[in-house]
Amino acid sequence: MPELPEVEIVKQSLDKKITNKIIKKVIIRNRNFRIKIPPKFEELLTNKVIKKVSRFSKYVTLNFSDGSYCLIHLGMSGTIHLFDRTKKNKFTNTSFYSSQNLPKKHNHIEIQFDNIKIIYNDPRRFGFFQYIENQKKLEKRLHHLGPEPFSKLFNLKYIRKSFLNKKKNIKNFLIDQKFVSGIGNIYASEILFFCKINPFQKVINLNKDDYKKIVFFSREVLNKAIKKGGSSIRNFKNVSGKQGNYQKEFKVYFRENLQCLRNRCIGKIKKKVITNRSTFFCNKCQK
DNA sequence: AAGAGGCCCTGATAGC
DNA sequence: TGCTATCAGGGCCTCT
Repeated sequence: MPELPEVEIVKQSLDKKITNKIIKKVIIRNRNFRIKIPPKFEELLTNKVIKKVSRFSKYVTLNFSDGSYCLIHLGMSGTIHLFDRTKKNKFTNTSFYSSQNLPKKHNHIEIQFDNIKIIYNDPRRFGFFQYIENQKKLEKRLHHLGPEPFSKLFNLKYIRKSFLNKKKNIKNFLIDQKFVSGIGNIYASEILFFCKINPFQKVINLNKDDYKKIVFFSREVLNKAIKKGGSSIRNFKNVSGKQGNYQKEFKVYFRENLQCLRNRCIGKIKKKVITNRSTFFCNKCQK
């Protein structure tokens, strides 16, 4: 579900609410995630103080004051709900495609503070919570990830080197977290639209001008999405709480058979599957 | 050894 | 108030 912008919104709202708070109690109702939650997890987290909440790529970390971490990934369907007793028992929704109310099922993880608790809901359980002892281990854990689009490491030289002698198409490159981290299936299509690059284009055929556009629009699209509060798709109905607005800006995603939105372009948006993932693009202006 | 494909899991929706 | 198939914003593992 969530790509970098959505995870950033979750991180921001969490950081605002739980920084400096002490974990009083942890409740695990289901331990079977992508990574199994070990029995000692609750004990390890209890009494920890949140120094701050951070994010790298699509991962959130609760940074504890003793130098340890809780690494969080939302997978495809994970949402975090924040319950604040000081605010007249109202839920503050830090998630993206659920209603303001807590879902009835799949509330697997609950972390309680004084007056505040967070509940992790994840129907498909592709996400995970993982305790990490120290910074060194965290770095090792995330070592396989490439730079974020915002990083100065994500530059023309890096792209040229990465594309050298590669036979993959550009769409698969953009969603490959080893190459650049944080871009998922939706934003990959959106970014390539702005670049006017066909998602099937083999990277070997791209030139320096294309590299520049890839860097520029990767940053631009993700930044805009963050500014708009991320994208909320699915469960459009009965969403009354906070939800993102970037889905209204989509140029190609979910727009199969509709008119291309580029000025004076007469193309239609096509949907094609690339390695099992839907990909959207204009058949005229993306070459 | 890069790259394609299967798989983890549940829920929503489309089509019959 | 049916079934059944397909698809979903991710990432890891296996096979070739």
